[in-house]
Amino acid sequence: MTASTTKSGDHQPKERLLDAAEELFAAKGFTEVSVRELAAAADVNVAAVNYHFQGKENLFHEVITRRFCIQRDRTLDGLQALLDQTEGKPQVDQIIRVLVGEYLDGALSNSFLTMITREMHSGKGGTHVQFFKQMVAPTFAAISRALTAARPSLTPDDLSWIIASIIAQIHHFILRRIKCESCEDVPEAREIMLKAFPALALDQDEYVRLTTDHITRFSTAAIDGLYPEEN
Amino acid sequence: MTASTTKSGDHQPKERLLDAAEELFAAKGFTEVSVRELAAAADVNVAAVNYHFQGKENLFHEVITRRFCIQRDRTLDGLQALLDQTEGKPQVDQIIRVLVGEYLDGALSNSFLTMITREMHSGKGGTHVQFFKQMVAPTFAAISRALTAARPSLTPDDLSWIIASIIAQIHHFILRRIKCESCEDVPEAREIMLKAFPALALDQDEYVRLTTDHITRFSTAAIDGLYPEEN
DNA sequence: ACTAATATTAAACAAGTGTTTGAATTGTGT
DNA sequence: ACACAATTCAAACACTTGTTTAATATTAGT
Repeated sequence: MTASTTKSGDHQPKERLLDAAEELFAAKGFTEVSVRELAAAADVNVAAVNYHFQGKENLFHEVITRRFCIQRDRTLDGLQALLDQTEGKPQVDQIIRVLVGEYLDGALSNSFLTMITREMHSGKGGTHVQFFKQMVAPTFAAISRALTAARPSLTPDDLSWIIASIIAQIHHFILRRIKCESCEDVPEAREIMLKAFPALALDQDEYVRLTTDHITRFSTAAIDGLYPEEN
Repeated sequence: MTASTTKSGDHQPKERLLDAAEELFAAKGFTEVSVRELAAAADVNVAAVNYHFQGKENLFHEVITRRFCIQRDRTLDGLQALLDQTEGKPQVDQIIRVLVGEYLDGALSNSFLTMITREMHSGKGGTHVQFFKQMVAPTFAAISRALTAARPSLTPDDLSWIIASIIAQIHHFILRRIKCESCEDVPEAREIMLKAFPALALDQDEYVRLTTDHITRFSTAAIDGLYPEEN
């Protein structure tokens, strides 16, 4: 979506604002970022925010929507690719691995999950609806389809609980990582975190690898234990 | 008139402020609540916040610390009671059940978890350190001890991953519930949530019961599958 | 009952907020 | 070259923020 009217290597003010906004909103949250701060980071005038977008709120809205779609497509594409490779008969652990891998990697590179979780618990309902319609609904449906293909005996109710537990872990391990990074300059807190969870000391690639392995093995074992294969 | 100057039965201004602050901070977050709003809710003068506490920040600090300790003690006491009942040999599923039950019930009654997760991802490091020292460290140690008593073969590394997955689910199912409640007036979003997770339609007691059951069975099955008992 | 410490109040403070304005600048089509 | 629209800009706007002030009211000690 960035190729509308770009002419040279550098971005135009509108896109510079979008990029700066994404970074700042993710780092500090909506209310903690002032319009003047945004303008300074993007090297534009304060009035640019209200000229190109129609207010701070709308800018945030566009930022978050953009990330929503990118992340959703990663997950959907990954699941579709798995279904193609396995000719419609994927294994449970393969599904979970795709899910966890795509999400972990995408969410840790740009900290959009921080933005979502933060803004999720703030009064506005407008963002909620869009988030659920564009993100939750299609992703949940795709995961359900894939898991049903792997374990036809799973009821819709079973699926809702299983998927919730998997998503829970993905989110938690992402937020742990981000939290730990934000505590780099608070050694006292960081020390306690590392003691309770040593994997946080690893670099990001290694962390993604180990975490993907763990969630996959943990969740697959749970599903195998609770809903054993029938053959 | 009658309730404004009562000192015996009703609370004094300082405590009224603490109570109002806890509710408002949990509902809207630190920056979203103004000092005037706090004062109005507690029916005191604006200056009371700076007189009794030394600024808005300190008030928040006292509010959050109070809840931290209450919740931590619930978990520690519950685990200790289980160890006493089982003469130091608890079952894995018993441990998880205590953990999940105490946390779910406590966190859903007063939405302190919303407060924590929200403020966790905001710049300040001061709250972090206290949170980790008073909450994370002792709770993690207690869970580790209990699980080690149940499965002596678990390594510290195993424990860190297992506990993380359990805590992840607890937090997630709490936040789902709170998120859903906050969407009561946005039927479009609520409908999608219920479709992906029908249990959210239940009343709180039932939700706590079913969720406790699920997390316990899911996690116990995972542990049994990954780290089978040796006897 | 008088005093001194404590508590509460309305009003003002300085600083920051998002947004708007109207002039100046740039770009574009003819 | 000119004209016309789109964009950028410094300045100001109206408003809210957390905090402080100085005066008033309340309480407790002797």
